[in-house]
Amino acid sequence: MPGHELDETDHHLLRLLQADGRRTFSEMAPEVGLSVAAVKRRVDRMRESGVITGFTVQVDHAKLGWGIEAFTELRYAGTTSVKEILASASRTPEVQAVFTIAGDLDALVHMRVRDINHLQEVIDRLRGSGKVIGTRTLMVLGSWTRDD
Amino acid sequence: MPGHELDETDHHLLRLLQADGRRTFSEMAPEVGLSVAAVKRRVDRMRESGVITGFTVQVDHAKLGWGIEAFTELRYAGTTSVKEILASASRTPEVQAVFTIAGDLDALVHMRVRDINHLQEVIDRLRGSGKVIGTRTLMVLGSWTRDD
DNA sequence: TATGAAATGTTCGAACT
DNA sequence: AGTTCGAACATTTCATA
Repeated sequence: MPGHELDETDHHLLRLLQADGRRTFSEMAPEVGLSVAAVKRRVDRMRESGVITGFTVQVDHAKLGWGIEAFTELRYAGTTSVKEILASASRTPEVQAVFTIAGDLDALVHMRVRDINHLQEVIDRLRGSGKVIGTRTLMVLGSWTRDD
Repeated sequence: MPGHELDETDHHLLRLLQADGRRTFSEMAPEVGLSVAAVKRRVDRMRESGVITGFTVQVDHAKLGWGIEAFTELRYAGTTSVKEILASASRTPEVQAVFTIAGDLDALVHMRVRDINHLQEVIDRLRGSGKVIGTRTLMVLGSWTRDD
């Protein structure tokens, strides 16, 4: 149920909000060639239809002392349900995101830790908790994210 | 150069903004027990010190027709520099993020595509462009992200 | 260095056209 | 989709500790 198709103006508004999520309606209105009220109605509509799921602040985690980022691939025992996988991984506070995966492995976990010792400890915790039968960790040296 | 250490109030403000990046200063002020002006000054300071790198809108990409998410591990020829890796991967519009990795592989690429054919096409494009000597793709079936 | 209060200008939000 | 207008908000200034 797509509700409404988005037109080019909606996409323009999304781009503006992706670059600065606190941009005001008054600021965006002239950029898209509409009145303030029309901009607000479009953003409200995208919120209601679920296209916009929220707004958030972007943080430099390294400056908060979480300098190391890693991905760990997890293999689970054959009897483990997706629900269990998500539950056990999300219980670990260092885990930022969990992706369940098609194919020979079962989950890819994105985590942030303070240092190498901490990384070791979290991996051990993941291996110990539940039905994990194998892991492979990729330590992130650098990253680039599309500036939407 | 950390500039300033963050106190518990700053962390509280970050949590509030992570949950809703458009929350107003007037709304946050009573929650952290400060005046509106003090809250604004703290947020401004975290922006200036680089702890806060920006604000953005969160979008449901599936509703925009980019229903498939995948991670592709890339191996590059030994002579390839990190700069080249980031450049070639970021040139592909479907790529959302590139992580350079320690160890036997060289990069992990996060991508969003419309469908399986599109995924195949993007992988071929990555393999063709530059010095990629091997890939392994993990298709995402489901995901969970910490609701900071 | 950090704060609160007050003054000013801006933006929002809900009418209605 | 635009316009209007009272309320809410942001931002600057000033005084204080």
